[in-house]
Amino acid sequence: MKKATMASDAVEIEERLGFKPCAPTGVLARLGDKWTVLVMSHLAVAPDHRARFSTLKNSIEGITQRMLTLTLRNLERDGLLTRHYFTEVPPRVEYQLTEMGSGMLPALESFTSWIRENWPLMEACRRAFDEARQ
Amino acid sequence: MKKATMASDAVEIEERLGFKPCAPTGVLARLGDKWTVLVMSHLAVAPDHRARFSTLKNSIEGITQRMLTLTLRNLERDGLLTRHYFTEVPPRVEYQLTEMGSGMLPALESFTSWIRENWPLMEACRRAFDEARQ
DNA sequence: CCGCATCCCCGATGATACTG
DNA sequence: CAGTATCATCGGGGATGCGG
Repeated sequence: MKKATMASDAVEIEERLGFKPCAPTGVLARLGDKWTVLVMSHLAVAPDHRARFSTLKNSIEGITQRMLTLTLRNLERDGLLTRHYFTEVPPRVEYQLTEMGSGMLPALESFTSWIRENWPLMEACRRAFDEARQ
Repeated sequence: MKKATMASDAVEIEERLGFKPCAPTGVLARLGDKWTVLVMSHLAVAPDHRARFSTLKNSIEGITQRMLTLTLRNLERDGLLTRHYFTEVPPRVEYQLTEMGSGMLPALESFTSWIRENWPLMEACRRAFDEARQ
């Protein structure tokens, strides 16, 4: 399996480095992908860390049904949330953060907090850099 | 410019959400890309947060010259590091974290720390999930 | 309502070869 | 040593339609 190979490669790299600020690249890449953080954020503020598919779909601007499904499936696979299927008509599906999922929120918050604080400066740096190259 | 449009879209989304765990998706995506965190990590532990191109190239397993150049250029553009060019023969180029770049390390550490702690559990969850689907 | 399957495009990344 | 240019590749992700 290609994916598993790449993941374990990343782990090896991390272990070889042996210092703190590093972490499995694959996880960071996954969590930093286009939609994951947004989904986690919406579940973070939802009552009981729980929301249904259509709610998430409508709350997250621009996400397609396909990408929401894929993102949720990945998070479920990682054990960060669980899927609750209700056999009703029409069907209802709810997603809820697991203990591990909730446990990630403080760390995520610390990182996103830094980003929020430094975002304006980064934007300014980018503009300056781009302008210097016309 | 397509990229700028997408970035500002992300900002709008963030502002509309108005809660804490969220941050500009673009930044997280950039920092979570294949090489950025590894480069930041290596600079984090380098003397004076400073290292030359070839050192980084040799330290980071698997990175190509091209991708290291691109990653460094992006980080420079974001204002997270500065480029020091020495006109010698052969030429020497050093990269050093800026104040903002160094300021990111604690937040990064908090996040990567969580990942390191929960990585084994996530791996187990993935295996269980994959096995359940054969 | 939920989500899977299919098609398709484009950007990200790698490989390689070439300059200052 | 550091960086650029070019070409090939691969996977993310959007659009759409079908199925349970």
